[in-house]
Amino acid sequence: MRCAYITIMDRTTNLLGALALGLTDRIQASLKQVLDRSGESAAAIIVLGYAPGLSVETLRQVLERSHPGTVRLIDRLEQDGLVERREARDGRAVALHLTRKGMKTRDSLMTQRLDTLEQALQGLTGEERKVLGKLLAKVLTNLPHSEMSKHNICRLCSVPTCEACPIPGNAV
Amino acid sequence: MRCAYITIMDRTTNLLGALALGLTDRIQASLKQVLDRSGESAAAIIVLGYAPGLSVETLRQVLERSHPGTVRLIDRLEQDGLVERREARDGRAVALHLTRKGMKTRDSLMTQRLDTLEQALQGLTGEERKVLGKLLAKVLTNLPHSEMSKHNICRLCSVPTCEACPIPGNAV
DNA sequence: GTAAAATATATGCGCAGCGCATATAAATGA
DNA sequence: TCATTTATATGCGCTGCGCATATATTTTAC
Repeated sequence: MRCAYITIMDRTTNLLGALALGLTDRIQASLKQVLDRSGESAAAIIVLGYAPGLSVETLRQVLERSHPGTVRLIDRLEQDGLVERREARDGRAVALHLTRKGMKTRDSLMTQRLDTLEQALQGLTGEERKVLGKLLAKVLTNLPHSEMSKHNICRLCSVPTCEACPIPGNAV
Repeated sequence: MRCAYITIMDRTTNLLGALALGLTDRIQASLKQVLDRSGESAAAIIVLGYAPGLSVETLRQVLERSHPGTVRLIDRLEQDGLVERREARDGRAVALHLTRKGMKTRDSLMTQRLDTLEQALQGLTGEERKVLGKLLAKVLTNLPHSEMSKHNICRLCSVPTCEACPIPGNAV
């Protein structure tokens, strides 16, 4: 691929990057108010809410982290009383479940994230939001390449507010 | 602010968050290919390119980091031969400058970021990009609250591709 | 049916990076 | 001139990560 830095005259490209960065910063900060842990801790809790009984290995693939990193992440969440390790059918594996406290935390994380995003969209009219939504969906379609990376993108998503996920073949 | 998690029926909110996360991940990964350092190292280099002679303190404010964190960040970039500490008018302060190698690295970082963003926008027509650009600009306008947070949002920006920065009163 | 290979989890270790508290040097102001 | 403020740097401990490796269980090959 050629050097975009020179050839692109379109400022939409840069605006998209600036907005993505600004929003991610704001979301991370708001999630940290609920859960003072690494960024992926929140993602782990949200994913586990969608898929109770998940194994460490599968969670690792969704979060795109190393195995030790994922084990230690679960260690921390277990210490915080948010996640439990239970027996799985496969004797080698572990079934991860949110505790009641974990579920409450998850609700707060979801709310915080959506509040932050909602605040950013405050200035748009209903019609503008509709148009933006369609364009965002179209861009999102092209992002993921592997099956697991689809889940990775959606690791903080709120399914109730995004019923028709635009990412092809994604069920979360 | 009330709980958005329940009241929002609009999936645009969630889509925006998913896209922001996905893009930020991809940009971070592409920057890491150029500079195998913490995420803010790239930002420091890009900011220093726009403002040669910046002090550690001002850079700290732009990056929104602690003072020791910023000092150590500069230590690392200096060790890598990307940044130099020079004397400043104010005898207490330090004037930060990119080395020649630092400038080259900066070009690569810019290119990588824009290439990644460009790839995401691949599926859109020219007309769609125009519409998206206008909507993104409108959303961006509402994001920053302080003077410094304007610079923070633009810490990875490419000025050549974003001549009319939509963030009010921003000059970078 | 048993031994080898593959799979899932856990741990030892060292490193990157961060922030708090503190120290030092220079400029400012009373 | 001396106290206060400002800019930078450092000691220290913590979080969090990945590589290499160890252990337990399941699957596969013969």
